[in-house]
Amino acid sequence: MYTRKITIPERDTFSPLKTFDCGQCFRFEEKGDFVEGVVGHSLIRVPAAEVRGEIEYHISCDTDRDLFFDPDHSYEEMCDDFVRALRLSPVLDVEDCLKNGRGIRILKQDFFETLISFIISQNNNIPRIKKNIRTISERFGERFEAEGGEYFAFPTAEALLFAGETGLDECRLGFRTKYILDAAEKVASGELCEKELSLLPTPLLDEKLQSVKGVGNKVSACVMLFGLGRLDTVPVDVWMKKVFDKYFGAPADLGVYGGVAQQYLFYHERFVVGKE
DNA sequence: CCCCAGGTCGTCA
DNA sequence: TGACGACATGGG
Repeated sequence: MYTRKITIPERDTFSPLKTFDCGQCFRFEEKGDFVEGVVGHSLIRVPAAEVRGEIEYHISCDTDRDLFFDPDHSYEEMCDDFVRALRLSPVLDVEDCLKNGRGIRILKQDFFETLISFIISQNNNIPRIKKNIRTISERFGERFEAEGGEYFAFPTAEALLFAGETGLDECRLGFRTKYILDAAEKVASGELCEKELSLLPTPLLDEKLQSVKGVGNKVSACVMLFGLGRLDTVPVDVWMKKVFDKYFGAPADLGVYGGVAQQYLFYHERFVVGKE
């Protein structure tokens, strides 16, 4: 394993546990004092403890994956921005929400993997989403070895197309198989190209993503936020509907870092308030 | 066994 | 536009 260090803005805290367990990614697990998962063709292992100033991580190949951790954004500064929107709520305990969410970062994940993962997430539960993703990776992704074990990269669009309806059905994806194939076709053909998409203004990007069968408002927003770094995008799922209803009475404008605010609110409601 | 899951689609007012 | 059931599967 190679060890890498990234310096994050000095006010920031990084909490691996919150970051990897707040619903934005599906391939990371706690392993003792570490959190580990596959990113691209490498295994990444992060000490689970909260840190400030510097993120240290271990990676199985000599590839730069620093950007995965979004090191250039100051999350504390973004909080300073969206806290104004949060204070508009007459009932939300804003300080508590910020405290609970502190340390979350939005991971810059692979575009195609994010697209397929969130298509799989629809009308599905987290344990099964993870299992589905693990299955297609093991069956159709490239195998590599690290730390004496075998791991699998997320499959390419071409690999999923080659697997076809038959291969995907064997992964028990249910009605999502046809959606995945449509997404894979559009990516493989170049109709959906990350480089081109990244140049589009958000509304056009949204429209383009929703041209994929099985991609609606929510999945599109997740892809924009987690896969394309659009931090202004707010995925609204059942939990966020509840948050808006309960704390604001109506969908609220969370500002240019609304996506980050959404993660804080989601985490707060799902894992803090939800467990009371 | 039953209910439901970080939704979306097709259909019908 | 907006409401409503269907959708594949299996976790709890």
